Amino acid sequence: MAVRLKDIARDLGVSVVTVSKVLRGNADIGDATRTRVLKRMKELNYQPNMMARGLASGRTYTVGLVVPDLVHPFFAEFAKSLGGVLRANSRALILASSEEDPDIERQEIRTLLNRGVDVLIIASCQANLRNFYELGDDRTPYLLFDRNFPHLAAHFVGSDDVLVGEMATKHLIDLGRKRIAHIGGKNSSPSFDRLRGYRNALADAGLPSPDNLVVSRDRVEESGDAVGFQVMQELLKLKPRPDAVFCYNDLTALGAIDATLQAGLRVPEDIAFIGCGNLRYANYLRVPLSSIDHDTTALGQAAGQLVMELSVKPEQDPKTIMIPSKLTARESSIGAVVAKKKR
Amino acid sequence: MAVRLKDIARDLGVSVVTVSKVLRGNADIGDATRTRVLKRMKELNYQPNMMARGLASGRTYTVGLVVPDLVHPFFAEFAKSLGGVLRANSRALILASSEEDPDIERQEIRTLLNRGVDVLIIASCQANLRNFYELGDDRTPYLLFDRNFPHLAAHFVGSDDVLVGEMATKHLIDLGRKRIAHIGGKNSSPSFDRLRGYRNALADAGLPSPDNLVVSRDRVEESGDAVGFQVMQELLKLKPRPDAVFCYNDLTALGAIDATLQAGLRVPEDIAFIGCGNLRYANYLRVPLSSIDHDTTALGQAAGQLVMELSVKPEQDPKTIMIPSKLTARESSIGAVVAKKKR
DNA sequence: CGTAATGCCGATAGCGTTTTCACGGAGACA
DNA sequence: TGTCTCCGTGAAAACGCTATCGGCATTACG
Repeated sequence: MAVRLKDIARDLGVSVVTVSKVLRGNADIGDATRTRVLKRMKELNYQPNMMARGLASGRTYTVGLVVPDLVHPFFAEFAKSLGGVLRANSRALILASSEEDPDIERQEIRTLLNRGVDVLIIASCQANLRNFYELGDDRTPYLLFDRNFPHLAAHFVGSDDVLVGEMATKHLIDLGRKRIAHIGGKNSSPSFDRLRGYRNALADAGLPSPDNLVVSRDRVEESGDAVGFQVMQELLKLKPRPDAVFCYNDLTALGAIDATLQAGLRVPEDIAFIGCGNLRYANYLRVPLSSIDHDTTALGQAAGQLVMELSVKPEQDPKTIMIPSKLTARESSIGAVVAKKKR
Repeated sequence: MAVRLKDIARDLGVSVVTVSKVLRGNADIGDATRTRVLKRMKELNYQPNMMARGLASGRTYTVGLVVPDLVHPFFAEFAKSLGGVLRANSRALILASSEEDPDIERQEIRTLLNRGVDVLIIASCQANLRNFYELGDDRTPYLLFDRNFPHLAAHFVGSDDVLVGEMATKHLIDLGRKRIAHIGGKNSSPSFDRLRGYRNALADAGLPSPDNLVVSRDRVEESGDAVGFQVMQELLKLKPRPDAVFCYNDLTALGAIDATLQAGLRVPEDIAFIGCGNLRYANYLRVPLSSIDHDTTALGQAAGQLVMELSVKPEQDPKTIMIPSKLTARESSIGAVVAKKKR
């Protein structure tokens, strides 16, 4: 098989322990031996067997990430950014997808723990935190991402979704809209928080927020376009109908806009839209979409940072890191003329 | 820490070996003991330590996947589909991204091998296969995906890209286009093959294919829109200009269409476009995009299948699995009127 | 000169599994 | 009754590495 510490030790007439120490940069090895060992390692292109190391030391230099959906650009970008930080720190990333299914999520968390990851990052799709406590079996530190459990004292990296809701809604208010609807998600902290931000902003502006202008739906991440389309058809039946909609995410907005256009209405003249996520293709859409950008790259970096801290010092007081989001206005809210001028 | 075989053995007054055998379904354990052991395992919720198992047995029930870019929908979808198959077979997936950098790719492959993956799946960004041979160090079976090295006898799962090129080009020909351009990629087998397909189709139809209608560019996966935009501006200067373009992928097509519209031309009346990949948002674009769909889900399943075979029987004659692609025509080639009728 | 401190290295004992092989008892068969 | 199988079980030795501690030189110091 591959070359082992034993081989190097034999070649050089030293003990395995010595070689192991050199490998890990342990201080108490003489310079002469150290260089000899390093030289031989290079020659043989020695690669440590991570399983043996993990078994012996309890540390695997591995980080686990569980997301609800790999295909979702938000999670994919996060994973990419995180992966970059980890690679720079020579950690490997094991990725698992829960497919928005709480059972699969639990299974995947188990698997990752059995594989001895040093730290676990989870964007959980559990509806409540009860199912979460089984994590306590283990001493593996973990870190929540994007979706928080308010009453669970855990590390968290994500966006300030209340603020997101406020920003988006305020944007529509500033454009002079009066009847602003919200198509939201369900059972996740971002859903709650964005809705709360939406209500805050309306209250601040002294605008009414009748209940029928708020619709919360499931499966808004995977098939948001279908959801958005359907919900929007309902909203269009209202008299008077809304003149603006804050959508939970971009996919939902796409569907909603589609429904609006098919109904013969104009965007944004009749109804303005804003989404969340700042889809890569936002500029190429039929109606370029205004959106809130979460700065996913920064999220990934912050998470990577925290992971490194946790892998050195696992027991720490829970930290909450919020990355500021940014609004990008495009035609779907400010119209073609203004949007052109902005470029 | 967690519960170990030893704990179960002690509780039941049997040996560790016996428990281990039950765990793995080994035949030579009596029914009485077997059920006792299984019962106790359930009670304690025993979870095997994968590192110990890996070290002892050499098998880790882990599969490594190296892709050039996690954010690319094609690779993300593939990973998702593959992950599903692996989960069903209780294998874990370790994902690594090479960021389209051959050096990072090599590093990631090393890392995965050190971690003892049972099988390795690689969509390589190496320009040639020379750098590939270091894999030979190890006895780990591997499997190429999407990007092939024609002269390397390796397992491969992907699309028939010559056929893809032919299909796309033939579609444009069938629409009556005469001057068909190609914006292609570089240094990857899909690039070569799609270009070859393009040439085949033109030759079959007796159409000319002057060299200046073919432009191949780098970085077409990550920043294809910028590339497409720029290349299209060049193509538009030609006299006579092309009346159709087959683009390497959807992102490139987006940029190219943008350039065309900005030049005041109509799509598809003046110039028709077709891409590859069948972007999820294709329907919501300014001009809904005709595209070739690679059936990524099927690709992932096929790869998963093959992986399972390889992990049982590592030494096999190289297999090549091609998943058929399908053309989806939308407005960018057939125009709004026809597209509407189709729905 | 004696003692303590320091620098360098290795022996030993795991880590939690699997693998291999040996062993004892029970039943079959002659 | 003796021998041969078969069945169920366990002892011991890996797998490749790390943690801990102890020991031998050498140097520093009073």
